Amino acid sequence: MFALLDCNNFYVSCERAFQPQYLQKPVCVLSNNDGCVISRSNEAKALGIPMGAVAFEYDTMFKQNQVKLFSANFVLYGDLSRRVMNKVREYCSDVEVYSIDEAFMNFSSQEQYLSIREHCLKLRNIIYKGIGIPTSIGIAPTKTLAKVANRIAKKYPERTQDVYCIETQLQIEKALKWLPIEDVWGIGRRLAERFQKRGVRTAWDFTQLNEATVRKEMGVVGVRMFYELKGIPQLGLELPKTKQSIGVSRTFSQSITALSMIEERVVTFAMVASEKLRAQKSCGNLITVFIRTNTKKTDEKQYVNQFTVSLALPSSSAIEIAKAAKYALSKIFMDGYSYKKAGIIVDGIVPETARQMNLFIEDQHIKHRPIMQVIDNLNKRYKCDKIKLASQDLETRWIMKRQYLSKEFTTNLKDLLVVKV
DNA sequence: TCTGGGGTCCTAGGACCC
DNA sequence: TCTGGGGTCCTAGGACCC
Repeated sequence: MFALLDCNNFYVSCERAFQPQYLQKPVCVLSNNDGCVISRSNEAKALGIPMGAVAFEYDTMFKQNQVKLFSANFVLYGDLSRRVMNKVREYCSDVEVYSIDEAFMNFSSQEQYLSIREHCLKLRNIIYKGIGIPTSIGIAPTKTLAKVANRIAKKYPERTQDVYCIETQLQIEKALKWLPIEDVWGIGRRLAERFQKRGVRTAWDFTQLNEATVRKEMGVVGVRMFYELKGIPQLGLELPKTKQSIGVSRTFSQSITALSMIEERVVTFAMVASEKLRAQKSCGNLITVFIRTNTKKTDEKQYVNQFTVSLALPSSSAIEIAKAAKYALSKIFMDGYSYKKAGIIVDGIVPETARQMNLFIEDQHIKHRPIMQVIDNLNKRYKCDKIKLASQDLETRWIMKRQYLSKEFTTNLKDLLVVKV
């Protein structure tokens, strides 16, 4: 049996864990630049605030309903996620951390010895008591059905005590008939639309199609889903892998027109991307830079483009990657546009120890490695970007709009809460 | 004034190999 | 009239996830 643990309204729950006065109140967490809503409490959902709601459009609505807003505090969320996952590992030896707020567990080696549901109830309660994060757990014979069970637990918290188990064929059938096709894990907007047009309205309808039809519509991914929903496992737990692509991008709070300004941003993104590469001991050789105007402003001139530079040798040198990024940018930058977003993506990632060498090309990665080590050590020690490339902005004028930021309650000594007796 | 960020997998088609 | 057969690798784009 598989189980899926999912933290309820995770970012909101992280904020509430330290500011419990907002329990039972409408709360939203906003994206970078306080742009849009990325997490909502149940009370906020009940007010009709949709996921991705554009914050400024809801100004009055937030005020009228006393919705408490928070700016995204990913340092806090990352740390609480780590604590939750550690607790999960205490209760199951076979765990896949699927996202910041979700983990799959595989109980196949333990199931004859314990009641999985009882076990998961204990886990759920200890996480709530010890970390302050409410979670829901779904249990089923396949990962896809565990997702379904989890949804049922979330929808009916009282009846399920936040933990629901799908076991028998009858339970599978009931659950699938209950689940709209668009809520199946792996069915997005496009596929849902296509299936609905053909009268496939629930997950059950989908499982009643024949395999060939499913293969034609969705390829092998669909066939896997087909059997997973019928209770025949196609997916196992996945081992943590090093990333195969690393991206860093930002939307600017104000549009940029000058090449020099965008160049500074792109170099900074290159710096961050190279740090991530080095952190997982990888190198990459394909450096893509993209830029775009504000595609939401239909009355303005639009321009979207990207360019990829292929390095002779895979590298994690910030200097080399930044240089490639600057070149890529120069190939696509056009005067006369207002740019709203830019980013860099590094692909062609290989382990540092498995780089293909070349006899006749100077190896910048090796040449720069000692400098990169010093940079990484200093930035780690001082927990910020003390060392920058000269083409980066040395004045840190790029301050994100984070009007409602909470403290780093668990990762910064000066933010520790003081408990009065 | 104001609209997030970071990933994965699969497939089709082109370029190339013998 | 008619033009082989069997592969690999790479890339762009589409779909999805959180």
